[in-house]
Amino acid sequence: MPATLREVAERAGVSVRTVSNVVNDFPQVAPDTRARVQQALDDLGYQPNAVARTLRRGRSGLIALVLPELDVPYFAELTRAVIEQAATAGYTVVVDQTDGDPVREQELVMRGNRAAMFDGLIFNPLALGGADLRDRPSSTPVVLLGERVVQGGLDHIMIDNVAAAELATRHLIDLGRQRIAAIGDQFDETRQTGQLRTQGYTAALRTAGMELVPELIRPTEFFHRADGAAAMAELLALPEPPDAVFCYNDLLALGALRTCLSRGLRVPEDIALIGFDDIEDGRYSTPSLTTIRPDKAQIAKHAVQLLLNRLAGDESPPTEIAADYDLVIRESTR
Amino acid sequence: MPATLREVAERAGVSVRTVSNVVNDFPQVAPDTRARVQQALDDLGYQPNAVARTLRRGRSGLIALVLPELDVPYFAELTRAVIEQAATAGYTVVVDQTDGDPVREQELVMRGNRAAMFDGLIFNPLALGGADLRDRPSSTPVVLLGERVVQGGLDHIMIDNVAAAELATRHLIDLGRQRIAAIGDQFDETRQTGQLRTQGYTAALRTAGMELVPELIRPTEFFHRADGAAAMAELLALPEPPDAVFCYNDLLALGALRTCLSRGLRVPEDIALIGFDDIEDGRYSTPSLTTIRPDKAQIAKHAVQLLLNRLAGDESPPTEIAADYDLVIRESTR
DNA sequence: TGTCGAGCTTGCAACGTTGCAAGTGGTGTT
DNA sequence: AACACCACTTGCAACGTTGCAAGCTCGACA
Repeated sequence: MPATLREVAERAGVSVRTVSNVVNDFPQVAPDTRARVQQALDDLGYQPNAVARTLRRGRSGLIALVLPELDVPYFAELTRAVIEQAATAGYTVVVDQTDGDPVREQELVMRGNRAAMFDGLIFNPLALGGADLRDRPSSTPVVLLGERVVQGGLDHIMIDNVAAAELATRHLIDLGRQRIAAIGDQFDETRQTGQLRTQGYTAALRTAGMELVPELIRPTEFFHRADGAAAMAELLALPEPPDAVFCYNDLLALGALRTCLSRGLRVPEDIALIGFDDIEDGRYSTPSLTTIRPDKAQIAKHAVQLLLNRLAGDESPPTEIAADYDLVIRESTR
Repeated sequence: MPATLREVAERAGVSVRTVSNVVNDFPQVAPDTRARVQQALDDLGYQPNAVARTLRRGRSGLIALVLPELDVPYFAELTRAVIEQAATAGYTVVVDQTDGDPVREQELVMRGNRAAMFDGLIFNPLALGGADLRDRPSSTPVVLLGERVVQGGLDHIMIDNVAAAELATRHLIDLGRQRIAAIGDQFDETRQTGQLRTQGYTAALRTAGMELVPELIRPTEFFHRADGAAAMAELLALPEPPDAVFCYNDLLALGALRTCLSRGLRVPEDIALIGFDDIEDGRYSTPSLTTIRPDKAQIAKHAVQLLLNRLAGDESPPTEIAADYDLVIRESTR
């Protein structure tokens, strides 16, 4: 049972308020009183009760990062960046995972019951859209991450997916590839990422005057290795298989790579592969993976900064910030 | 500004207490009162204040999972398992990352100021040892994960590292390999994992009557891909390079694999590799990775169960539970 | 008509902390 | 000796909620 201020006060023979003054390092405390109280604090091993303090102060020093999947390397790496950013501002980050389940997303983000423990929220939604998010009952500030288009109303950090996808595709075109496939298209309107990247892919082909072949655009349910492996197998089963593939993230690319190699295809000689996200795995695969690298540190920095501004009372209209990205050329297209 | 019970009570023309009764679904409320209060709740979009509730009830429904590194796939996968387990018991898990930094570990685990927000803690320490942990001022129950040996005093879930490492090494011996190396030894006494696995490795060689070659045991600072890649390069530079390597985790193995393949070595023909942890990456590498698979679901289940027991008032002496593991043979040793 | 109890509602206090403003005692000044 | 002022200390209330036990109203029953 942890000691309370009252117990410390009794032991030191002072008022509760004075103990609080010592704990909070108020200057107006006589040196010997301070020493006596400090002694009592140490004797009892006093630790402030964070819950009571939060209730009283209205601030917990905790911000929540809510992500679809922690075991997707991109999110794990992004998490690291956010934690580092928040730490410099004295905030602790706690992370939670939704699996893109709308119910869980609702519960974590919308309902104050859990969220209210935190001063702010950085949220990468999969299922929840703008309409859902607009009228949250809670007043906890939120910063959104990711591609899901939210029509105004909230701060939002993303990268220009269409342009980035176009860049990736153009890279394959510049290699001289003729049949360029895409893995990761998505029909479900709640999953915007796939659609935006398909737009970029399409735009690049069109600009290059290349024909759009529908069966070369493979949808996948998720963005996991298994999806990439399966989609690649379908592509290789076509009468005319592709000689390059733009995978909408690195996991898809790693799955696709596995399929190619296990069939004896050479990458990049027979088939070039490019991914998206620049996760560490892609730097150590053989061949290593060409990819689009979003500036995760920048995303984290903006997200935390924006949130802190809101916490500090910034009432300016919601911003939409586009983070940088670049093309990293490695062995899989070299 | 979220509505409070008081505001709802005024609007509905009832007492604060009655509103609380409605919110908490107490049966003793007249139907029309309930309806009137419910209307007011809806009108104002009332959400209970989690902090006040926690202060009053003494329970937050939150448990914290404190891990060294979230972007290490093993931990990310373990996290998923813990979240799933806790969810079935109605608890929400929040995760934090220490980087194995003793200061951060202290702060998160020992000092009540942050920890006190949570009902319990599941903690995988790197730096903190038994002595540090024994006399925590906080009364929040803790369950420990991982290899770091803690001399009694706290519940602890681990796997038998020595036996598991011996199993891995024996597998390589059974393949008929003659020069078996090890990557991941650690001198630092706060990093027990490496030492335990070296013990198992040594025991297996000794049992098989094989000679112990010191330069085949490579220490690494961390257990990351880069460490594995570097250590492998050193091994290959030896006058007599190994024909098999036991890497103390899958990341090391993936790094080692990368080095081997980039030098044109065939795996497993020229050199066999085995890892540890069974992370997803190892299932999609080429060749896929033979590994020791700890039963993560079991670890998570025990950890959450033990913690919930403590929360329910279980006062029995601390347990040490050994989770299961098995050998998964894939292409890298086939 | 008075009493009882069921059914429903409420006030008070407390969880542990801190903001506010007032309080205490002692010292220095005139 | 009276007063002002300073340095320090304190009591009260409040943050929003819920446990406890008491309170109220009303109908039923004798």
